Amino acid sequence: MMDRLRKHIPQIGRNRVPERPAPGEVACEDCGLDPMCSILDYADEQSNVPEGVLLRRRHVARGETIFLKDDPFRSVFAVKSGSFKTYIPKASGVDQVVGFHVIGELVGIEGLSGQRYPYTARALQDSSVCELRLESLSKSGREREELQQGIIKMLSAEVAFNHQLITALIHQSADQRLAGFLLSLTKRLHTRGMRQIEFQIGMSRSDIGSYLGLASETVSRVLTRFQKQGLIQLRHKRLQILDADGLSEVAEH
Amino acid sequence: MMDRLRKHIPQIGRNRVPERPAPGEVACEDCGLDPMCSILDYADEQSNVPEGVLLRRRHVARGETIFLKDDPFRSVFAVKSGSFKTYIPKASGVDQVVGFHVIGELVGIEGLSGQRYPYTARALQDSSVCELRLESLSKSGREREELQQGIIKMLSAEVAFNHQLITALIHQSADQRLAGFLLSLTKRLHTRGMRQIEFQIGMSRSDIGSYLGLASETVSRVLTRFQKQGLIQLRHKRLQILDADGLSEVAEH
DNA sequence: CGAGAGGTTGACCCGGATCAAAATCAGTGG
DNA sequence: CCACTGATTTTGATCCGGGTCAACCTCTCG
Repeated sequence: MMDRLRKHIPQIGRNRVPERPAPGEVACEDCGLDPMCSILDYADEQSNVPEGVLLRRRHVARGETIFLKDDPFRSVFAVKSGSFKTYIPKASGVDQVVGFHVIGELVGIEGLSGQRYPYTARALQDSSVCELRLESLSKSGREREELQQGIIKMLSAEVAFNHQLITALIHQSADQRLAGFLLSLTKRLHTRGMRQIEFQIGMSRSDIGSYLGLASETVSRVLTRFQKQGLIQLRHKRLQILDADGLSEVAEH
Repeated sequence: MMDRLRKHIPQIGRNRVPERPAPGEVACEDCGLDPMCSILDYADEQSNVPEGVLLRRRHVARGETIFLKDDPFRSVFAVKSGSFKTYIPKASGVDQVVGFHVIGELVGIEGLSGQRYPYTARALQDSSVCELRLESLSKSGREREELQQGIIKMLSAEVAFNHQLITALIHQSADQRLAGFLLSLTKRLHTRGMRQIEFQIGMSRSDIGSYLGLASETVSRVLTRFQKQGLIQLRHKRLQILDADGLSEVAEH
């Protein structure tokens, strides 16, 4: 497989992607931006898409932001390696985490509706991203239409995901939420081609709590209990799912 | 103003819309489907859009459904009059309400992602809808592109709305949720051109509870307390906001 | 007018928030 | 490499919002 973005960014050719992705990095065909990349790839052959629309593999250091809440919308990002949290900064101290984005997932599509990003995106660990500059796309043509098609797919997937999240948050206990959260994380990593049993969770207990609507103390308590029950292994920030079926059991009922 | 849908449905011409919308019905230019209608209108002048794409003002009796969960996706609907609830039927008895749709709002866009509707839509009162048959649209062309643009706008607005809903549900008390819910309802009705102070809420206490993640008893208690505090007037299913500022106060803090 | 669904009100109880303190971790500079 | 420091995590104790159960009331509609 070849990196579909390479040709669009001749100036960083020295970073060209090997046949296999670097360890810890998502392969292009497992990446959420791939449908778009394919289209642009095709488009490029027709010389209809300007260079520089896609910027590949920008490195983002842990703690760095790729955009702030209310920044004017420019691009959608795909997480190539590492992970991000998106959150709404609150004057009252504690930020509201609205999402976690792992390898292969997209950040920032929500900025499409208004002109601005509705949240800040910050790297939870040293990461890298691909950037799709939607603003500089050609204004019409077949490839644009296909891109729109792709965006619609992504957006409606997002809507479906949020619906599930809402019903989960409303009716589930702390145990259920956390079990579901862990399963969702591993499942998402798995569909992106990450097959390791053990992986880094970059987020803090309070991040998870904010996201799931729980106090950080509760997150801590439940996680240690899960560990005692032999469902997970948790050392420092390394998490390992020991008994996925057991977790499903907890999440279901 | 003229009804933009009329010309597409000559066979129901006897139902033609008067200059002013019927009482209790949203005006076309206040309707969520209007951006799409305008485009199709324009397209029609160029004779590019097939007849029968838009079906105007189908009547839906109270309790009737316009589609069921897992039905194959065909159309997006706009509520012309009345209101709908969307919900996921649960084998365990109590359905999960995922949304309320009042005059001028859209129902069913979420079906775009998969091939199927992710929920059932049922009329809370005697209502009428416009139907946009997305499946039978022409496969390419300028008007299709503009339609996609419109869909993207609607979807990302939906995403933004859900984000807000999520953070609300997570961090807010029963009082806050209900105050916010009432304000949101009136605000939405207002932007659709409904300026009456008093209006019908077709939904039951348990519907509201399901939607907001509260027991129906709690909904009842809080609403009667709001009434005692002079914030609202509530007789049977007629609701009147007496003190919007007071409600905002409750919702904020 | 009667029956059944939906709404109100009261009593009780539990999950998880909150407050507090100890323990552990992650940087930082010497 | 280690000690120091602030941040994060863990653990314990207490408290309260809202869920649950139950009885009663009130509409709605056949």
